[in-house]
Amino acid sequence: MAYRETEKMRMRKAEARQRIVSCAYQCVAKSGFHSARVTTIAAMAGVATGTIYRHFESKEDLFAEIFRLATQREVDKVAEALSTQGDATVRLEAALRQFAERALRGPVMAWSLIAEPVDPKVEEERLAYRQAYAELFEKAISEGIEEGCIPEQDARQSSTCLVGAIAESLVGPLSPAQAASQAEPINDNYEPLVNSILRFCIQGLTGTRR
Amino acid sequence: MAYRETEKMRMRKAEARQRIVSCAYQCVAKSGFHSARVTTIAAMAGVATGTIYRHFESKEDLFAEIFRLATQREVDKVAEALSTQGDATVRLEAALRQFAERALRGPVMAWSLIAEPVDPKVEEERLAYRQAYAELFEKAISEGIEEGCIPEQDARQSSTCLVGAIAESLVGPLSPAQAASQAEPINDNYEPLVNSILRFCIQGLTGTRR
DNA sequence: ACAAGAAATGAATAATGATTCACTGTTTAA
DNA sequence: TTAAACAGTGAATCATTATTCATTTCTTGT
Repeated sequence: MAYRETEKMRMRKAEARQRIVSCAYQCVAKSGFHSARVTTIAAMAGVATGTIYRHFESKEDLFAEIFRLATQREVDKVAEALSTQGDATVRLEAALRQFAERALRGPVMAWSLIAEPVDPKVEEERLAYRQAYAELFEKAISEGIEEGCIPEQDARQSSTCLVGAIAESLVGPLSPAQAASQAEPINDNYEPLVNSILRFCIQGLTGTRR
Repeated sequence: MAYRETEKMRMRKAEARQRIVSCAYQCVAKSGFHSARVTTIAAMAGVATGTIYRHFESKEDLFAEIFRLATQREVDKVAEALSTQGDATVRLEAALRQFAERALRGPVMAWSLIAEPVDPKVEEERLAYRQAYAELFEKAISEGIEEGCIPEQDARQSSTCLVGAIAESLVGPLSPAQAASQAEPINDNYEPLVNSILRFCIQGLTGTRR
């Protein structure tokens, strides 16, 4: 035997893989899973099309990894916001703000994660993603119920409403504007919009006027 | 000239067109725009593939018409519910119930109308659809604000949250279950689910515990 | 420098599905 | 009954992309 995989090679391969992942991520963030082409990703990453298939079984597998990555970031941020000081309502508000602001800053990716139709393997990841959120919010809502700052309710169902209200608030604006406003970050000042959404969400949860 | 379109022919053509529309509608209702095949629709309608193109410029045009049709039904129902007796909150609740129940009864079509990615011409119809809802709910919310039963707020934004909360509550359950629960009507008893969603929505609007 | 093994390449292939169009069948008015 | 005009047909075409694989290029240990 004359060839043995060496550290240097392992590194180089890892770098290529990383570059592929990063470019795929950018493509998805720019226009969603559906329009992300394997060929384009390869070109961006400076490798041949076939090389993608040395690192990933299939497009689906690559995308599943992208989904997982993107998801992890989002869920972590929300979990972080939920684990700060304050009563459940305050923590939930912080978490929802985090969720909404991040979604508004990257609406295409947010839409891809929440609602874009994707292949089965990616859909599986989405199930995990939904459950991660559902569990996080559910836990916080349940804590709020125990603390007494949130009235009795189906925590899982409320969590779904929260995600939906926020998602629709950004998917709606996204759809028609697409070509026109996609180039720019749409709007610098999300504050009023986010406040408006949050007021609705928190009222929906607590039934207390804000 | 030896041939002139006669009433009989006009009728026959209209029937064929109607059959195409109806079959296309069924296909979309069963699995969304994306998986509705021109060939399948033609077969269902008992005509050749090419015949579809004698009645519609393109698949996109056919689908735009389907979207418009489906949309009209939904918007009409909501408008009807909004024009009954009672104060704004009561009317809104009736309308939201109508919206939610219909969506739950036909979740695939609901998802197609609300969030499925579609071609530009269909997307245009969606814009009109969104605006129709936005205007209906907005008007009712504004009336509620004048009546004093709903506090001051951005009516358009709230309307978006309403639609989102309901949509997500049915899209979520839809996604993973797909194959498994699509055969049956999922569940006969929507009452508790709908009540739960509505509580959240009305609280979100009014900030008053239900 | 060499040969064995691996990695990279990208043009060719395969699969899918909308759309076309040359042809066949029908309807109409004279 | 005939021919002009139209309607219907569906196999063939075109377009789009993921995926493959024979070939080339690079790495490594001797």
